[in-house]
Amino acid sequence: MGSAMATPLAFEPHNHAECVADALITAERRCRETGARLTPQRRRVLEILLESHRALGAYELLSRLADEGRAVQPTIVYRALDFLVAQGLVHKIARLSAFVACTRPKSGHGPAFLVCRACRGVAEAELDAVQGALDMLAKESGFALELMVLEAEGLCPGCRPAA
Amino acid sequence: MGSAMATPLAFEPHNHAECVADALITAERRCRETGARLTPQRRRVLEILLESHRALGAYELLSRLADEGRAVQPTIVYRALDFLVAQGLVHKIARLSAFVACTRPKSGHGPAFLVCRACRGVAEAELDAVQGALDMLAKESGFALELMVLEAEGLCPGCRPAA
DNA sequence: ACTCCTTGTGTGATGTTATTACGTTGCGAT
DNA sequence: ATCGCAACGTAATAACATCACACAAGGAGT
Repeated sequence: MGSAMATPLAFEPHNHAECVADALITAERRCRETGARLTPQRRRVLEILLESHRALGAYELLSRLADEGRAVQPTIVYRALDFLVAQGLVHKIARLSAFVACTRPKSGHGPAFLVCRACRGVAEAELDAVQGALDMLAKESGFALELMVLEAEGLCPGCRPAA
Repeated sequence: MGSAMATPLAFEPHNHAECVADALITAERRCRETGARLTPQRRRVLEILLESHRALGAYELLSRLADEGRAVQPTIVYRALDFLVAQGLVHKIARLSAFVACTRPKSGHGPAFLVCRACRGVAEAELDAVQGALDMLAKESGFALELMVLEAEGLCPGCRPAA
């Protein structure tokens, strides 16, 4: 018992173009279903996050958009990110003040992130064990649990040699 | 199995003066043991955090110090906080960009925080189940785990009625 | 077609959190 | 005594985030 799991993926090499395309299609479908509007700007922000496959700061996104000749105000990026986070398509990694595209935009569980402190790569997993234990803890203490995130820091397989 | 535990405490009423005093004594002892220097400034920052028993921003600490006629530069507060965090006497709650005194400055486990979004009160617990599951996950994916934090958000028993 | 309403955008200013750079002080060890 | 190191003091600035307000696009009801 007590266990992690569900394909850790993420740090492993994979067909990235395909993984990005899949994620976009899924995102579009999800938005269509819920009536949310995945506008070009929002879509582009999501795309950039998917392509880079690591946590990006809002101003990093900003400058990429600027490179493409798009608008240049922080507000715009933050609004797109707010939307994407609300849809569950993007997560904020608070430790880094940065954002990462969700790699499993389905489940409602609290996600767990393995964040590489060197390259800012992020692997997303779910720890089912956590949710249960936390629910119990919250219940015992009378806390109304609304949201949980686990953030772990360390070195990913790629950055390990360097260190 | 699989479980939370270890006295959730924290949101419960308690003898606060005593709990602060105890924590300070423990902190002093720990520093003496490890050779770390708990200077007056560092000690004062820790005290303020202990007294308030909730997460405080660096600039909040700053202004309290200023009220007491102490120095007023961010750097100073951040340096004290860095030290305290390094000693494990204080934790940073990344979601809030704020800091809270550790209520169980012993164990090496990754802590779990229940953060009230209304009052910023923080209850600290340990989820042994989490550590194990995460270790396993990290091992499977080749990630060198250095640090983990679980942050949950919701309403504490005190703030629940208001909502 | 027109108005109304809601949602998304554009833009500037501002607020909040955190770090850098550089100099000084205090104190123990040689 | 002087060297070296950790802590402290100070100013400037960087990085992250929000606010306030105006405008545009598109759908719903008349």
